[in-house]
Amino acid sequence: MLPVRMKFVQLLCMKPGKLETLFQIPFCQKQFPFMCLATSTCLHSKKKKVNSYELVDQEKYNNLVSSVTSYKTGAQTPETIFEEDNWLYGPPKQQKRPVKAETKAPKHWVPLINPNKKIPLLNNDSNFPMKIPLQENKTKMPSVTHILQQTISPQQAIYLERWKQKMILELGKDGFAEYTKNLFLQGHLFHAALESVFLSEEMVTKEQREDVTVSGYLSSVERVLKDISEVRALESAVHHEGLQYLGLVDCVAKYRGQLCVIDWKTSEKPKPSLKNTFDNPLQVAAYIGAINHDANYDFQVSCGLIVVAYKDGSPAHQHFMAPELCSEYWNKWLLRLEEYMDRNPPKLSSAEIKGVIEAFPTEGAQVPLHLAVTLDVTVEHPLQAKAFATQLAAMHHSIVTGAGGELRNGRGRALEP
DNA sequence: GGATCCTTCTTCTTCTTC
Repeated sequence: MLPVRMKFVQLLCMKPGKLETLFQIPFCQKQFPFMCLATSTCLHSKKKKVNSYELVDQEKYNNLVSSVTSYKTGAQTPETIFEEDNWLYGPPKQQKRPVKAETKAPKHWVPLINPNKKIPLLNNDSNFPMKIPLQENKTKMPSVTHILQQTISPQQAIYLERWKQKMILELGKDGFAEYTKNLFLQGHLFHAALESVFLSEEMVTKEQREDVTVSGYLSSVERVLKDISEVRALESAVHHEGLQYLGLVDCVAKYRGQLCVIDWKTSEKPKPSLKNTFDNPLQVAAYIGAINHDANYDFQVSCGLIVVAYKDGSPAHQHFMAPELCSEYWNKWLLRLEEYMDRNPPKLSSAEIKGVIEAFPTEGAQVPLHLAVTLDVTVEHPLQAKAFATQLAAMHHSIVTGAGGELRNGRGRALEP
């Protein structure tokens, strides 16, 4: 109670103009002992309507202060305090919610679904899933997992490091290395077993069946497998032609009738919600975008599925990602990719310089390359494209992730999709 | 034959009061 009164007095000091109003309203009559009123009548002289702070009788004012602060009767109730506060500070303002960190938008947005991809009317009905080896992508492009690892949030990095140090304390350095090696091995074996399941009618090889761990994971996904059909790709390399990244997709198949990029995961801990899978949804979205922009695949995918399998055979958690959710994660992926590209701008090879020269032959020419964009390089005339390219190469500047660019008025810029 | 690549996993939140 006392602090409220103190504040009240403070306010009186700060806003002398309020004194007038204070003693006119009925509430204070209820609240303050007679002595206060007496004092107030002195202060509140109609002749001196100016009522500036200097005019306050300091001695009497001190009395007011002491009378107020020593006011100890139990007359205050929560209601009167509320009333008082309300008068002093005005009606309570709605507590402003902390503004959510603005959802960042990627600088150069590229759609997840490729509007230019022609899907053959007659679907290639070979029942054999595609498996494109990695080596076909000769150019040096960063991979999805590498980009995600390099752009992990500081918070996540701290948790991971803390966990790692704890494990090393428990197991020792060698023990920890053995532990991670084992985890990776389990993942590999599980993937291999799944591939056998999808490729051959007969379930799995003898060794795989006999492997206790793998059989646990397999029985964990047994029910999911019943919902999988029309496997279109297995452990197949994908690369995004515009955005210049690559990856190895686990599986593309229909899950309950919808074509999905499927990521099979093994986990020690249960992961009942999609949020428990950390960056996995971004990985899936990145693969979907890559498939849709990879000429090797004559189909497009708009859904994703993350299956988390458990060693003890308990039912796997399946997280289906509908198209809207995939788009959401696609945007998050684009941001991570941009962050990575900003930190590791690709250097131009001589072949790429040649590509730039060829791509900028005339004014307004389209540049169907990943090498477009915020080029702070100016050329006087299109014929100077060569000089421009050389300068560009020298700077190996802001190569963008956009779908393309153009040269207009001697300046390269990104094309809005 | 060796080297390299991609991937395989690992993390997770607070506070008060009744």
